[in-house]
Amino acid sequence: MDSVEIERCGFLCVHEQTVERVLEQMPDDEKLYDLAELFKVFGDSTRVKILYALFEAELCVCDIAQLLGLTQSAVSHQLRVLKASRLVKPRKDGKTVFYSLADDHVRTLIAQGMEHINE
Amino acid sequence: MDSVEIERCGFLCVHEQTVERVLEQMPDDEKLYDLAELFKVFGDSTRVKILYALFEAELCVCDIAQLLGLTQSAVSHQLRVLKASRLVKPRKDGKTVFYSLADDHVRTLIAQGMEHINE
DNA sequence: ATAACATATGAACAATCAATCATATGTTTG
DNA sequence: CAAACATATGATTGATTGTTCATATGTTAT
Repeated sequence: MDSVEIERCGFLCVHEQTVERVLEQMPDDEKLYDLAELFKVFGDSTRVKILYALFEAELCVCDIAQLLGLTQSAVSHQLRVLKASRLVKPRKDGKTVFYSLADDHVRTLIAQGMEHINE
Repeated sequence: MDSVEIERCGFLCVHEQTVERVLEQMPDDEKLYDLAELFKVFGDSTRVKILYALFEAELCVCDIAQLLGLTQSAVSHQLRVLKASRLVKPRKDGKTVFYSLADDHVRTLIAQGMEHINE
């Protein structure tokens, strides 16, 4: 009796060895979750616009708000998200807070994304 | 009378010239929207996992489903999204459909993202 | 042709999230 | 100190979205 071989859908078509091999090389679930969370931050046009604006210059919240035609509150909320992901960093000067890109990964990532779009 | 100078919040703090300069160099709204849409696709852990799995090998829907412990339906829905963004491409072989990465931007983007995570 | 199978698709529901409004915090100036 | 101002935050709401379930499409083999 080889009823073991006869299994239900979801296992018949599976390429066992390949799946095995891939499984070994997959990063931890936590890492992959964090990675998705990072990309999620880029996945909003308001935040992308803010980041793109900061490509050119350090800007205060108020500047960004006018630049993009948004509420000060909306911008502040989004900057909070960007800051939490270490994509932008604040510099306080009196009342105003200037934001700039945290590092060059931001530029590289966005540039790479643009390349894909422009194909 | 120079009441023109005295304006409400949202304009007083604005650094005019900088804002001007940045505005000139900003890509079209449409481009920025598309860019955000692209990143949105990466912004889900299921899709990131699928992409990562395809780093190693071409896989059929069924393989991916078992690999990630997901429903065939869920995987199929997500592959549809990935295909629409030209991140994966299908190859049909009889009943089964094998998916693979569409190009190298995917690898580069994910690698870049991982770099940011691992700092 | 019919059964078994791999994938795709449509509708529905729960969860997530960005903008808004109101308000709080903290800084400068008179 | 009080008023003006720049930014931050909390609650709410409308919209978006990933999964599930049921079913449809299309392929292979008997």
